[in-house]
Amino acid sequence: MDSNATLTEGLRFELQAQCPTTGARAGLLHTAHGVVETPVFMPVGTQGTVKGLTPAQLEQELDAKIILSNTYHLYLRPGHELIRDFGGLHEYIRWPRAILTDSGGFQVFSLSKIRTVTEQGVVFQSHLNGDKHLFTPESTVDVQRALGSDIMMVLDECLAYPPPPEREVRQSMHRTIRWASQAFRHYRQFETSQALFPIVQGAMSKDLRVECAEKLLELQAPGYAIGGLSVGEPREESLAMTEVTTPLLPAGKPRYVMGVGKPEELIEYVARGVDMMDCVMPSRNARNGCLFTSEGRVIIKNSRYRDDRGPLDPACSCYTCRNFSRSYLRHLFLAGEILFAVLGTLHNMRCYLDIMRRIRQSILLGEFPELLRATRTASVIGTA
RNA sequence: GGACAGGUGGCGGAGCGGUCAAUCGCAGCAGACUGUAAAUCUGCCGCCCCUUGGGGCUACGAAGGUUCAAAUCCUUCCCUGUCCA
Repeated sequence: MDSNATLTEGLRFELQAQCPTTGARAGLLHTAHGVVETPVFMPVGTQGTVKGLTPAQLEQELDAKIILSNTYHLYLRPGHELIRDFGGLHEYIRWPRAILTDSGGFQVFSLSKIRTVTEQGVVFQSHLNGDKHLFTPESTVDVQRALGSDIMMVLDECLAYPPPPEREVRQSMHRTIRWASQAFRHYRQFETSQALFPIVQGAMSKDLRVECAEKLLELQAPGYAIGGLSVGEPREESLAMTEVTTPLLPAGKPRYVMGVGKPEELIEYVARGVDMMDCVMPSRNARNGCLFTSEGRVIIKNSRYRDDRGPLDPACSCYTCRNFSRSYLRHLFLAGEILFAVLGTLHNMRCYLDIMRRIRQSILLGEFPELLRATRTASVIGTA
């Protein structure tokens, strides 16, 4: 059991099973805040909350083992030092399980109109009040150390799609690599149980992805992420970039594809050797009235649900599906009631987590290829 | 009975001679959302056709009138609100 385990800076990844015909694997990620069963989907709680859900719901109703938070947002508000003074993010937001913090690298991309990338780092104008802030590879580690997340991410540059000319992609990728080395050099000075993951970039170029991954291997990181995907590219591209990268990453370390995906896509990443994923889709879409079910997407505002007495998803056993009609959910959404966000998010998140649980079970039982095949068939037929 | 103010598309409410099938908001209908500046955003929203772009019809309380042209100006009528008797 321990033969596959790797102890790195407080994070230990235990490989439990591997699919013989695909890259899929099941494992246990031991963190300072509990064990995370992989492959795992991590709910996104950017501002120290998964929008619409209480920690109790996340823990008891959904049994999420790890959530995401965001360095940039928490740094700006309420401030990482304040959170540190409250005993760290886990204590501040009262979430006893594991937390992964994104570095703000994604904000380099999504807030591109109010930032400037330099070799030193990124100068951001606060989206809240326009104040200028400098993020460096070192400072984002420091902020994340103050937050006390279990897994920290290095500052990276996430390029838009379609990507700029190859020369610029290469330049950006090398900057991401340099930033990662700087972040690790800084990080290794401290004794900490917090892990730090570098991020493979390289836009939609297989060669650059390979080059980036190989360079980052030198860091001997406790885990590796693949970033810069799901920025608007066709799905085959995202999967191709993943496929070319995961075989290069250490088998004994967790692999995390950042920001994916749709319900039917999750298994595709797992099939390519991915252990961790996160996406705003289940939570954001829920708030916007798009609910994922075993029968495809339900856009709850559609008039066809006005008289629908049935549950949102007959195949789901979440609180929402156990108790409420589609008609009532539609009413709540149209009325702009807060409860809709709660019930919708609860369901969508349950949908995602159940998908991951089924995937994990199938790997452990050696039935992953069958599940993969069935999922592909269903998503071709279904509307999902 | 008198004096004002009004009557515009499902509702509210702009427009006050042509560029008006008519700004805008709401409601309605549909779509999007992928490391969250998102409880957000987009499209459609009189009727009928070809369906890119257009073409036709009916419409701004009612009926007349002025004008090349009227939701917009004039006359009468109907209705609503406020105030005075």
